[in-house]
Amino acid sequence: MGRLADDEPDHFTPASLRVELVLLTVRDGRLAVLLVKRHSAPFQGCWALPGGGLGDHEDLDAASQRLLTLTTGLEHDPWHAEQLRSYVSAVPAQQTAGAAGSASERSDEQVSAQRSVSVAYMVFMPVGTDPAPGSAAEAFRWWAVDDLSDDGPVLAFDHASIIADAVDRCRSKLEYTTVAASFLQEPFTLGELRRIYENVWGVKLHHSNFARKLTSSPGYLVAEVDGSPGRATLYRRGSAQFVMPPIPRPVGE
Amino acid sequence: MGRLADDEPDHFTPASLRVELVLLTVRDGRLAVLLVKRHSAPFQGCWALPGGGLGDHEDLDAASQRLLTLTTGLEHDPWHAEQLRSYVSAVPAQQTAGAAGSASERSDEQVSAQRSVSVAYMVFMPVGTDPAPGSAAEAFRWWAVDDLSDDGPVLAFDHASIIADAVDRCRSKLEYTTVAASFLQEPFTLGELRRIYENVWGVKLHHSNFARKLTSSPGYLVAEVDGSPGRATLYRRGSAQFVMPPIPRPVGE
DNA sequence: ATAATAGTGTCTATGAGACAATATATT
DNA sequence: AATATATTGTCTCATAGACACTATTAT
Repeated sequence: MGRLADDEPDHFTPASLRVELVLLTVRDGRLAVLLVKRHSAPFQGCWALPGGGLGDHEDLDAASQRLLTLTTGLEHDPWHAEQLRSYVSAVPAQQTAGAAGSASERSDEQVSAQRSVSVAYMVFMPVGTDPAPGSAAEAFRWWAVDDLSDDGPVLAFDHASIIADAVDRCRSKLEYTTVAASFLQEPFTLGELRRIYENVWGVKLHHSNFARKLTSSPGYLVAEVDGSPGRATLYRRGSAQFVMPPIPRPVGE
Repeated sequence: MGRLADDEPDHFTPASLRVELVLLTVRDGRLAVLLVKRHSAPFQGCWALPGGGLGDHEDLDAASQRLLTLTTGLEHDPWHAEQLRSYVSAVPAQQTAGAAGSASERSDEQVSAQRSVSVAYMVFMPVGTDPAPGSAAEAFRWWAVDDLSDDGPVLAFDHASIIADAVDRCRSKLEYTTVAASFLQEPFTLGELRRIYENVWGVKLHHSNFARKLTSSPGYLVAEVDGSPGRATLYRRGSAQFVMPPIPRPVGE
């Protein structure tokens, strides 16, 4: 006990290391997350976040990008991806022991002692960009995040709390960063951008005040072709990463 | 390639799993972080964050609390602790191979193939709470975070970037949460709390406007004994976790 | 024609920032 | 007495929020 943590020889706790992707988009006017239906144990038939293990010489960011391409079939270029946080999920022993998964070289007791560390990444996908599953038989689906709370699909592992954390982070980030534009393909109009805020936050915003706020935020938007009253101006993203001062987020919801 | 990540049997990437603590406090009017001088390879003689491996049946939060007590010799009760993010640091092969550490049951090539996953936790310690090292020979020191950028100590692993992330997060959190009070022991005065903001942000705040803002923020502060003009009122923390609207942070620095 | 949307302008209420005045404790 | 600090009050300015008006496009 008197020994300090750092004095100890490096403690090689065995762990399986995975990256889980929380792909968010706006679909049918609602914030939505991409889920995959599992067809093997554990949690067979439940919905789960797409993810996978780390490659042998891969860091976390590289793995998240590889898995993103693997899942969506698309390059991630203009999208926003960031690490959310890590989760240690104890895989239920009976579930793991009964796994129908193939080539596991570990005995059951070793597997049950195994812990799983998932590093979650949050990725914003532009509206209308649908994933192209590599395996046609796979069941992909966008789920509105509001439908996950009650009477929704049964989620695997602790993915429900991962999604909740991602949604919280997403809604917060819209206030003080320019990531909302990551949900749109360029060029876009102020109305389209406003609907992103409205749908993600679940509020209604005044179009005139919104336009005044965003067009006066330095570096957020770059006008492409100028619009006279009645014609929507097209914008591309500017170089600013943050909005100062933040976009006020209505509290009443 | 056509296979989806989730189709794969669970990919047990071997990894050493550690928790690193970023203990922050305000000391001599500056934001400071607790570092430990390493006395064994790798990075012998460098300064590192206190940390340690996960116990066999421990989750991340439990490990961070255990290591906090182990490091500081104090219970963590009123303090603020939160997960920062995870880092995959490839331990340099030659450094690892030459490690003077004891009881490693792995061969050198196995060790060099080992990757290290560190989950960083950020903890706020009250002003004046000094850690009680368990081993007297150990070199603990508070370092002002501003002294780490240039001409500072040599930091082990990627701890410099972990600390930078924690400092950014800490400064941001002061804007929209009530965690600044975690740096103080109760009860405290508005002046003490203002100095926390000033020291962490490196700015000067107007005392009158600061008092008006914080005392009008619902649930942030609970007055203990009322003070007439000239006598400082003593406060304890209220139940509010967030400050709405956020405390404006001067930009000029 | 009607509705929906985009841009512009105006008014008001709120709150941040700056400053002054007073009261108390400390040296 | 002089200094530092805490509370209260006032003034100004920026801006969010609400609303009106006009122009254009879609149905």
